[in-house]
Amino acid sequence: MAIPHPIPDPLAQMIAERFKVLGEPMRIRILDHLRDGPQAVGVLADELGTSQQNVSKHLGLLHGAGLVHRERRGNAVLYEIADQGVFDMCEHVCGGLQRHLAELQSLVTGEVTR
Amino acid sequence: MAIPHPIPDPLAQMIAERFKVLGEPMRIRILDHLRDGPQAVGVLADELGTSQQNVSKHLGLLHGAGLVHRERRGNAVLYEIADQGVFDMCEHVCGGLQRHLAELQSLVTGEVTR
DNA sequence: CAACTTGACAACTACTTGGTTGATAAGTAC
DNA sequence: GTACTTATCAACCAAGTAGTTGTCAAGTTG
Repeated sequence: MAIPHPIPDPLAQMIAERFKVLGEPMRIRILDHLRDGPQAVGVLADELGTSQQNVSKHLGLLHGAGLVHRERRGNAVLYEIADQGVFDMCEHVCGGLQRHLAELQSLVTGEVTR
Repeated sequence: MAIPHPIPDPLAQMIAERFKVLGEPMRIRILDHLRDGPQAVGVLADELGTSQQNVSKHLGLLHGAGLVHRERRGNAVLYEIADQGVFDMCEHVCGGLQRHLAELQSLVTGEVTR
């Protein structure tokens, strides 16, 4: 999976689009809650402490990006993770965060890390 | 590298922050141009077809997130990738994009893929 | 010293978007 | 049928931000 270099403009656009979808705390939290399995909109809204409309809106975005699947179950609509790879991405980000924070810390403690 | 579940609110915030920094085409393109090695701000601006001020602003953000390093070299300032892991992330995103697009395509062609 | 180059910062505009509010559609229960 | 539940859609507002313009600081050259 090699990315062309220099990167074509439309590809940069698509990649950024994907990142942008994940660049919102509420959406990260929604995805995290879906780790336990499919959930209905209302349940998520309660658990996350926000409105049903808000969750629905975010889920619509996530669905548009192909990150979650939708399924009607009677009166409710169940959403579930469509691409488990999202969590790999989150872990990758956490790794980067740790490296960055360690670097900052070394500036304070006096170059202990690295 | 396991992410706690349920995810703490501040962590979701930090992860989203990271993704948000990458959620901008111009910044993706800047990072891509830095793959060839350290570059000066002005050179990047020329290559990317935007203003020096704009590139400087984006590089400031990337630097704040710890994604690039800054180094004064005479009169110029050289920026370079600080965390090669960014490109792994981009490839990961591309993989997700491919899966999503293949899924959409199967809807058109009539369930050939999957 | 002055003239020039290079990059960062501040202010501003225009656009995007997260969250709310209100209304509508789909489904169930009676 | 009506009443109730659940989710989506549309309109709106407020906050954030990408890009421009103008200015300033740091460094080099003559």
